[in-house]
Amino acid sequence: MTTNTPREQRHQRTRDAILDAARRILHEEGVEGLSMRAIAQRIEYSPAGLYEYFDSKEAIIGAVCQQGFVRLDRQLGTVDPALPALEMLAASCRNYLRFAADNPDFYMLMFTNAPLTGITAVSKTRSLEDILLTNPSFLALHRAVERCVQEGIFHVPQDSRLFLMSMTFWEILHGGAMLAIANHMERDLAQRGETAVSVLARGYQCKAGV
Amino acid sequence: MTTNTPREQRHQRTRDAILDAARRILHEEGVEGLSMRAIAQRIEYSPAGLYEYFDSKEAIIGAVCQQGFVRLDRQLGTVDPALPALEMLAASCRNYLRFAADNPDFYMLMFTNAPLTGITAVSKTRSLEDILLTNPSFLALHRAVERCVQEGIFHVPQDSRLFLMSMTFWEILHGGAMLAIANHMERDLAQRGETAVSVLARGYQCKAGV
DNA sequence: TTATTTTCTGAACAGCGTTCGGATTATAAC
DNA sequence: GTTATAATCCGAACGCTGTTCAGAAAATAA
Repeated sequence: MTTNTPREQRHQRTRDAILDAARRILHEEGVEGLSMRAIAQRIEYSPAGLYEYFDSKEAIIGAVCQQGFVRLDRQLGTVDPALPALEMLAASCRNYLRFAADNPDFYMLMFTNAPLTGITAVSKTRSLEDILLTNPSFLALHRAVERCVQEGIFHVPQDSRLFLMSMTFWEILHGGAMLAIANHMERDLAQRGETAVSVLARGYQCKAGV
Repeated sequence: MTTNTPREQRHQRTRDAILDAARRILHEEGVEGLSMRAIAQRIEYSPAGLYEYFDSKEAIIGAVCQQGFVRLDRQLGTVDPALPALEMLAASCRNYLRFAADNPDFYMLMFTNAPLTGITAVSKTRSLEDILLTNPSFLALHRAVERCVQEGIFHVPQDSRLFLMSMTFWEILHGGAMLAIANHMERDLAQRGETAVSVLARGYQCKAGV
């Protein structure tokens, strides 16, 4: 896979250093401070030198976001699969919101700068469903919902299906995260998310109205 | 209120022309094309001339966003208050998502660029709740939820309250809108939002689980 | 040792938001 | 009507941005 000649190793190491510097700047100075010159300075390069490793600033941001989704995925992966389905879903949602609250600028960048196609291979013809179902972060959430359906805890509404159900959970998590970050209210995020998700879950548990 | 001396009238007219130009650029060229020089060119001014009317580009964007919320509010205000509470809520949500789908760049700017405090008077000490309850766009949604509670259609969960309930609706709407816009899937927005909101509403109708 | 490829830099370009001095214009005072 | 004052508006510049390019330096290959 990763080629092994010394030259290519060094090349990869420099690439990683660039991404690492970008991530640190994002964390320490926010997205406004994330400039090519700032990245170059951190790794003691000339700004022009970065273009040997990335085509553009956008490409660097894209790579940073890609790593961000891997990181988010890892955090979602820490939930115990032995938990009851509903609690596993709740725990996944909690972890999701914790990631957003802990990395607000990172999260914001991941979801505003580039379409999610950047996560996987860039392909404009694929549907959102195809794209998301190959996004590990979304998959973790998706599988938790799937378990709830398989165990008969959730009912699939007549005009819906499993994928759309997972989407609703993601939508409410994402909406809460974005609103909280935009208003610098990351502190309340976990608590509010808890109740929002529980209400949504209850909506899927009830078969009919009332 | 609005003063009337010819000078002040002209001043206000130029201000409006600037905001109008900014809005048109946003719509035609997206946020990347929204530069001071571009605005100045549209109203046949020098870039420096804009600073007689606004302190900064950020101030212009702030004013554009403020007008955006008024516009969103108007769209939410078109729902018939004679409708049954639940249908009124659904109609409000539909209108909200239609606004987002019709003005994606506008919507994105409104919710990412500045904290919502920009909507009303800027005040960092106010809580999110205070801020939102003076935001007409949010209030329209809030009142629809309020009606559902008052008419006994919605039950207030034990650990929640009216404001938080409205928030959950806004979160799921906002999350859906942002995800759709970021992935250029505005087309599916209305349909997906419909089901998401109905599930959430069902969650509030059911008192206990199952 | 020589030829070739990769890596890195300094200087520059066009664009950005913004500032400033001064010219132009409109209002106010006499 | 003339003068003083205030409101506008512009050209030029500053420091910043992402990016390009010719060429120097270094690493690899022959």
